[in-house]
Amino acid sequence: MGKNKQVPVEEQSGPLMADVARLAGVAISTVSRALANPGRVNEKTRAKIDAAAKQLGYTPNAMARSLRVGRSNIIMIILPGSLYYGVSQIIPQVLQSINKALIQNGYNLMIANLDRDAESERHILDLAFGGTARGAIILSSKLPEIDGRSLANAGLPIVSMLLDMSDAGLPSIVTNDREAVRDVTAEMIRLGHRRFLYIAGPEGNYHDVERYAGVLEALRDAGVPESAVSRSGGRLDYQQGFAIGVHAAADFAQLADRPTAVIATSDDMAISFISRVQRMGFTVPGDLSVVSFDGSPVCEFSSPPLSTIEQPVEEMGQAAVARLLGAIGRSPEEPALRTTIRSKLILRESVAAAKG
Amino acid sequence: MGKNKQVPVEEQSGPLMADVARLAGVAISTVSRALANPGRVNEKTRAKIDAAAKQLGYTPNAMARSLRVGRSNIIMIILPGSLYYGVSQIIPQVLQSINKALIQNGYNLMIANLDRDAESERHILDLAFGGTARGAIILSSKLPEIDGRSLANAGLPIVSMLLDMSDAGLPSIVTNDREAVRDVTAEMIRLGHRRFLYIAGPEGNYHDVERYAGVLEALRDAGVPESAVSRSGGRLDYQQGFAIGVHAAADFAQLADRPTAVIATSDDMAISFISRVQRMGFTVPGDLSVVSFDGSPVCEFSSPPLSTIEQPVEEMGQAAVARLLGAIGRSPEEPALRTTIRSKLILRESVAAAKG
DNA sequence: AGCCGTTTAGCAAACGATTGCCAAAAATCG
DNA sequence: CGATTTTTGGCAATCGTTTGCTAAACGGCT
Repeated sequence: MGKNKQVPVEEQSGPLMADVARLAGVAISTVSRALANPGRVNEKTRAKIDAAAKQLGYTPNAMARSLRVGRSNIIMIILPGSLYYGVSQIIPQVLQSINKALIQNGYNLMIANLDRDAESERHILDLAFGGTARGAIILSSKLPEIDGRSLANAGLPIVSMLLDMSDAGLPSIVTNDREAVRDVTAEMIRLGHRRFLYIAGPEGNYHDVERYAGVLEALRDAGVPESAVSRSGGRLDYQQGFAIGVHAAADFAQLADRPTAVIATSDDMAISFISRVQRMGFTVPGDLSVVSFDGSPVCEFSSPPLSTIEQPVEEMGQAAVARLLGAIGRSPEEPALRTTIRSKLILRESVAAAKG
Repeated sequence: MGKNKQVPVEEQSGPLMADVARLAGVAISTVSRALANPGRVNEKTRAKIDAAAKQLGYTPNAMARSLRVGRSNIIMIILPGSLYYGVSQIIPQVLQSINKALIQNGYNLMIANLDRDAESERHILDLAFGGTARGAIILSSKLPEIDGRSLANAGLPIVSMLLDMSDAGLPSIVTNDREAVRDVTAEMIRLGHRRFLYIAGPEGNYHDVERYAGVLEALRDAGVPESAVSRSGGRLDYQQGFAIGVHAAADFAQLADRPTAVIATSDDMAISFISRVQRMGFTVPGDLSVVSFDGSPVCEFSSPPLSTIEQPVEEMGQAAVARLLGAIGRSPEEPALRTTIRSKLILRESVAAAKG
């Protein structure tokens, strides 16, 4: 019925809510209500509206909606600028699981990269203060701040992943790194190992501090002196994980009283380390046992298959989203500020009993 | 009854353009002009406005702007749902380079995952038709379409990465897979290899078709019969890259006349394959040479160090962005519809001359 | 018929910016 | 100093949706 004199030459923008209303023969406000709040409208008209919308291929304009209601449905994830290999390995999985969880709840995921430069921080803050982002998940990094603006007071819910920032009042999803390292170290002690090499990430890095503390705890618990462990690395960024392993191998060769057990803080360090020491003539696990961090799939197929502490990324992603949406959904009833997800030790052939 | 004055829980709306105008003592339209078009306004007032904006910590509302001007500054990248390990390895780098290039041009990157389910496709199309996305980069996947809507007619500029869709009229950024495989196969023939094993990805997959064609071309060029190459794999998705390699190793063991050269279509296949055949007692490159695809950093440290064809992801990302922004900014002055980036063969110890 | 509870129409004001317009003010120049 | 150019100030419309409001339409029920 009704002649539509409006010739939609403007392919620029698709059908509007008004078009749907016209086709369905209802008021525009009814359409809006039907779409947003199906309960408040008669089933019959709702069906009519749905049909009209589908027929026109109507898609509501997300920005108009966000502008009106004052909040977007975009969550941003802040990735550390330097994607060190270890994290790099798990990033796709993290993104995948976070994105999936978000979409199921009607949110979208936007990427923000936290490079070292001011421009990058400014960009993230623009996203936050400019109303584009509704919340943020920050992966293993500190909060960006510049020009007197800080992400902390952008009024956005924020969740920290991997890095424990609960001290700063930020909900944090972390793994039990320290405990995991302590356990695996204890296991190695049980296997007779008494001299250790610890291959570190960047000096002062949170993960590194935690993990090394785990080693020390295990030693203390077993009455082994702290001097039993040598450290290598700490000068380079995780980004150069392979390079760290190479260096560590050189360090290892220099040691007078050679360790029989090696704890690496990422899989890539362990892999390049093993590759190099094998070339020097050492055998794994004959001469030395190796365990590392991250749980990269490739570990199963290195030679020898590498023991590793798997980060439960999928679970962490889901936990982060759940936490964030909780904060958005206005539950000021904070559960625990810190959520710990247990990582899983996967023992493979790279670890064996100490000789003699 | 009466006014139900729900307490507007901390209305987080920051300073507005009007506030800046008031503080700077100018009109709101002048502020807008100063920020968008610094040339059209007096240097002195511009400075005054900038100062006021900075003092207030003003950040323009991106959605209001986008709504008004009719286009957003969000680019979405559509990732294949099943992140097979090979692509998974390079995804962080892809995202990194694309995001960087986008930000430099004032755009933002949003992630969209193309899972197998209808919900995921619908979601992507909502982004496109709902005006959220201004353009799309699609990674190694076909265009999503459902409910009579297709990404193709969302009116968005689209660039395809890795997958050649220039036939469908889509600007595509691809690598010269075929040529690269042909060259490396030819090299192996030169080294005396005459029996090949090709470890395939999913049957019918674009990359796989191209790469296998490259093998055949090299054989033909050298006058070696096609029967010289056995195929393994093709049943599993890339996602199970390691599993494919494991299977391939089993297949290899069964072959009567064993190949001396192996071409794997991803690094992970090659790695698990090597791991398994070594366990069976074969040596690499003594008994067989292996080359693979992707250029994962880990290849350098596998045993033996693995020859691989490196995908120039950084370059591809930049090219994709350049192409997309070209399409957004300019008229349809299409350069070449297909841009080919050369991949780079990295020869390591896993390849050697054939015995005898 | 009358009453009452649901639904809906129609209107209008937001949300925060951009932009065209015209007149007013200021700066420039001869 | 008058004429001309440049720069601003207001004003108002616009982007597409949400949402509160009133009044009207509708139906079921007694």
